[in-house]
Amino acid sequence: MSERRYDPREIEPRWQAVWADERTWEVANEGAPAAVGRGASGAESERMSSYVLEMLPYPSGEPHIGHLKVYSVGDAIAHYHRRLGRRVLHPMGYDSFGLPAENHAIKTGVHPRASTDASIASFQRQFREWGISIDWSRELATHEPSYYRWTQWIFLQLLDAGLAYRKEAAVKWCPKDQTVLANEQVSPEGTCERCGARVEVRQLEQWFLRITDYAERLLNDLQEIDWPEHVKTMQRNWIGRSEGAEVTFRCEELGIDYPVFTTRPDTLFGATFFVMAPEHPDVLRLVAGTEREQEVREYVSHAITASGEERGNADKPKTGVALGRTVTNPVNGEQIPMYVADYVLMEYGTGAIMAVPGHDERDYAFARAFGLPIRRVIEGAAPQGSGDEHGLPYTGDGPLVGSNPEFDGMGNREALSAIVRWLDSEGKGHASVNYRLRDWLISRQRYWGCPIPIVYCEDCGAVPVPEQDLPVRLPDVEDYAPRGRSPLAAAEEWVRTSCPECGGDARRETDTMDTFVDSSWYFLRYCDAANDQAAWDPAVLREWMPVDQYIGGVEHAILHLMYARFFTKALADLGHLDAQEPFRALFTQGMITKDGAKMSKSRGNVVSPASIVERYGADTARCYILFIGPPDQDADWSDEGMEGVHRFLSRLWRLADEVSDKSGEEPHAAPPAGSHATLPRAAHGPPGGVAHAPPRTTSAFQEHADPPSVPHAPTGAAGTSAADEVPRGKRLEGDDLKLLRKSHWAIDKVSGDLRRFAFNTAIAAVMELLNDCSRLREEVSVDSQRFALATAASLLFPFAPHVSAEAYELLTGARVWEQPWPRADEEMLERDTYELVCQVNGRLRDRVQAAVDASPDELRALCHAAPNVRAHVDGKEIVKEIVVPGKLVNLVVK
RNA sequence: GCGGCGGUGGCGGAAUGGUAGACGCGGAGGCCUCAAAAGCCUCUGUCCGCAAGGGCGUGUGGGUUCGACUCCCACCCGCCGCACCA
Repeated sequence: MSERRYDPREIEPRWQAVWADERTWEVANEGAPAAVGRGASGAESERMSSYVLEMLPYPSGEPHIGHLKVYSVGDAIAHYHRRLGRRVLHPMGYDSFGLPAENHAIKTGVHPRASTDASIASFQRQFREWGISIDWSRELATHEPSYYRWTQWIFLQLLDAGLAYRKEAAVKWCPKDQTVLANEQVSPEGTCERCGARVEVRQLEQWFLRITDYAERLLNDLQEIDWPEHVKTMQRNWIGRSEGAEVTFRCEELGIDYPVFTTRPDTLFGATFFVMAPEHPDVLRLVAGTEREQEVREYVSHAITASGEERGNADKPKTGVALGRTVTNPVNGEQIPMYVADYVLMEYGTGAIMAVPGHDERDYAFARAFGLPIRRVIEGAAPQGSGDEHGLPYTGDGPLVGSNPEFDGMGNREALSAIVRWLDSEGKGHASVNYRLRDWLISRQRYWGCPIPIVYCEDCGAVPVPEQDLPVRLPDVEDYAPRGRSPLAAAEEWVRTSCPECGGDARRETDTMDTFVDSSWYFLRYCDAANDQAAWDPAVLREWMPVDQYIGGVEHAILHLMYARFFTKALADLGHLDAQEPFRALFTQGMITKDGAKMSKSRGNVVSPASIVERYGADTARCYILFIGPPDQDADWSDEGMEGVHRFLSRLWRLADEVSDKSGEEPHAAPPAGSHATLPRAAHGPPGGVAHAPPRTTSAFQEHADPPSVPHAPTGAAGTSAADEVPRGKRLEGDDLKLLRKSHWAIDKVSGDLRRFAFNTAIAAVMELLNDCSRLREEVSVDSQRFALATAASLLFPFAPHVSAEAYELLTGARVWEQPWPRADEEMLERDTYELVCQVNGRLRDRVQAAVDASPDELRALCHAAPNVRAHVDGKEIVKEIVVPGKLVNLVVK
């Protein structure tokens, strides 16, 4: 017995050095797919290139366990695709602008660039130690001028296309971070998503991107992509498309038309009042000089400043103030009173609504509070316990009543279209669609971000920085703390510039961009990362885009994924790429928890990847994180579970070591390092696919790829039982065959599991194979063992690359990553006999061996003959017999 | 409230409508050893039984089916997202 032990600390760096020295995972653009040896074989490799991408990390401190998980998942996929014969683009970068580095700078005075670079170095080191197969030649960081130069270029492209604009707006302002927030960065409770401070409202000039122009396409194209349904649903909800009508209500006294959006034009006859949002610009104008002015003013200022917590809660009592004016209901000429109330939002629709208390819960509550009339215009009653004695408010369908002879009696859905048609013909309204999605506010009053390439000139206004002057470099400043304006404003020398148009004095924009802008296009840059003439060459993008498999956390289901889709569509419209969608398929991985809770420093339950890798090796850490459970679900970390995986990898190594000893070969030398001679792509096995490369010194192994002769099914199968079916003297060969079959079973199982991201069951299958190797190692030939173990190593390579490469080399002398993915031999998957399940009344009563080709009659007879079946059937009447060949026989008795 | 996901041994989890609990952890017993570590072997849902075998078991209650963790209906619980969006 060998005294050598599995030592990841020795094995892992050695293979990492090979991959680094030989630049194994680099792919060139414009590669010749013909260089791939195998490939045409199998439906899976019809696409010759593949772009596998995990969401880029935000480099802060050290990588955490979540990073280990995403990159373990992504790397498994990347390896699998490669071994199917595809050229795989698998790059890495850093989303390196952002608030945490800046906040750290405010606290410590350390330049964000310094802390960010330090963190990036730590990420780089650990990714290498994990053995992730990254094409390092394409590495990027969004804070580097060579990257953000093009972020600025994209901004100018959008500006040019009218997709970026500047406007003064009531914006969400975080008083603690001293910056504007996007709507998406405000929690439902009205607090800053990042720091938790209560968000305020301010009026500021801000840059917006017109994502709402793309609402319809962002919604429709979700159908085209292979994303988890729940992510698509979240995006659909976020876009929030509503069909309805825009209807004009006229204030006769002032001669102003007020359009409103409604999804229920069928209830127009039930409108008994009209409500405007406090932010509506006309509210104060409507009451100016009237006795209502004071009261309205107070209400409006209160509503606007108190927005966060007090507003937004549907359960709180409705408040509002009458404006003392009326508008005309266009369908019946009725004068209805106008109100201002905070339950109406300025950002949605037109900032004003028609109120139909009989058929809308919110309007009903308001009408009740203010003693306004409630009118029924649709027949039907609210569900038990939710309405008043008249069954109102009723929000369901039904025939129209009390509306107009023309529409009364008509089903409300039908009436809806009829009324819209009528409005349209009268010029009082038209069909309309509204979205919940808002334009994307990208201005941030912060230092550590991409400068917005705009200068302000007294004469020319906002002028884009000419393309040849990009990048607008981020200057160094002394003080990072925002004081109500961007820290950049203090860099006076940088701010002062000349106007590109007139040459006069001008000042630079001092806001920086939301970091989501940086990460909305990085996947494009990877394709052509070294290009210093353009953001990318569209021809190169055609080769790689869209990303075939994107992998990341669900927390980005809305923002990042929506913005990236928007950028892709906008840039495609501008002719810079062909793809309409950036990510063909998406996989969202679940969180790793510890003791059922999210890992956090304050809880003190953080498991650090570095310490695990140090102790057990990267293979164990990666393999365990994939074995722990379905990767799209949350999973709880357990140190004991990891020990189990470590034992498994040790056993693989030990058995491989043992077998390589047994075959009497000279000990294998460490793999040659430093040779750039062969690229792995060129070294793929012969077409047609022998499962593994021949070993260096013996050819017996190769013969096993063709299975040894399969014993015949015993004659008279119907009558045989397990004991006598194995031919005499074939015992040994039987075990060899069993192990070979198990190997092919594992190939089939792991291949299928990889396609569906079921890494946990894939690893379990390799464990089963290895258990058989271990159990049968005294009974089978060395060649059989070697084949089975090499298969195990080959299948495990995507999850535990170092030990798999090591074991494979010990066994075969070849490099596992240069081998095509093994293919299961159909014949080896088929068996001559199987265990027939015998049921009586659907309950398992016995199992007997049956020949695969036994007829239903034979199977029935087998089942009847089974002793325990007889015991349950005797003396009873057989009502029915179900025979499922290959599975079972079920006898139904009475 | 709306939408989505989930509920299976002591634990993590397996199961194209066809043997529930693969694989791993934990536990029990044994082998090896002077002893230990490591490794190896056997058992391990639960109840009855010496055993053979049987009863009960996938959140709850119904249903479809020869047969349901799986499909349908109605609930309960947990998690996630959205939420005064007219």
